[in-house]
Amino acid sequence: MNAQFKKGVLDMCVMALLGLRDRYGYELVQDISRRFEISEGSIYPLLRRLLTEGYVSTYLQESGEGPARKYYSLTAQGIAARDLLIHEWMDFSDAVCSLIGEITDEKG
Amino acid sequence: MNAQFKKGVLDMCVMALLGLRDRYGYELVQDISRRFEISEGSIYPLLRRLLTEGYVSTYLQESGEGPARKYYSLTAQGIAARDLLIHEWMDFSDAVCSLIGEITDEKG
DNA sequence: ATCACTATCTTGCAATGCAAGATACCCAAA
DNA sequence: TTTGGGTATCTTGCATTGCAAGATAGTGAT
Repeated sequence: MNAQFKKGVLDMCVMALLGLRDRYGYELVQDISRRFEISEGSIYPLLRRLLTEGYVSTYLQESGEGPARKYYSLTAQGIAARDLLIHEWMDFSDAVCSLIGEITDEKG
Repeated sequence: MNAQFKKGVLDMCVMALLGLRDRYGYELVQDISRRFEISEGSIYPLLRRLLTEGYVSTYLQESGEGPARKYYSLTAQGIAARDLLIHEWMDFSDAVCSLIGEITDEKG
């Protein structure tokens, strides 16, 4: 899997998942890993960025089976950023897919 | 337009376009600009990388209306790299779109 | 001469995924 | 007791790559 593809998209995926319900970092890694490869070293710094930018807020919660979990919750700003990112992604993805499509059409 | 989205995808787009016919740098900028924003400062270093990696070969050709054009041609290695990239992109893109799709389903 | 269009190239910055490693809690098995 | 595995968080530093900015240069029209 080309790591470069994920640039910028991970933010969007995390914010999309947080839009459904609050999640903690380790949980996000597992949720996204079901779709494509991802590592913890990507998620934790990313969550810190989202926090700094005011897109998420956090709270701690005991778990009973390990250390406390730090849950992340989308803020209003985060929702706006998420929606913008999703819109941009769809436009971009469509443009790329149509380019690729034309090429493979002409190939045969 | 989120510049991060383009990481890795530009390589693929350039190689896809070169798969149809040889093109020169400036031409590639214009071809891709029809789909999404792109700058010359991205394309020329990218083409140099593709050359270093053996994915393209080049030749000069007079144009009559400006300086000589440096045409780029996909090598066999380049074709293989292109096909792999396209395959990976489609898998990744599908995964991301399905994740986004589920979110927007539950939202609306 | 001056401007616009065409065309190429380089430098250096910014963003970000990730490998690697550290820390720490809980539980079960040896 | 201690060893190991699963859960959970965090940091450092590297590699990749898009792009702004600027340099260079040919052609043709004003």
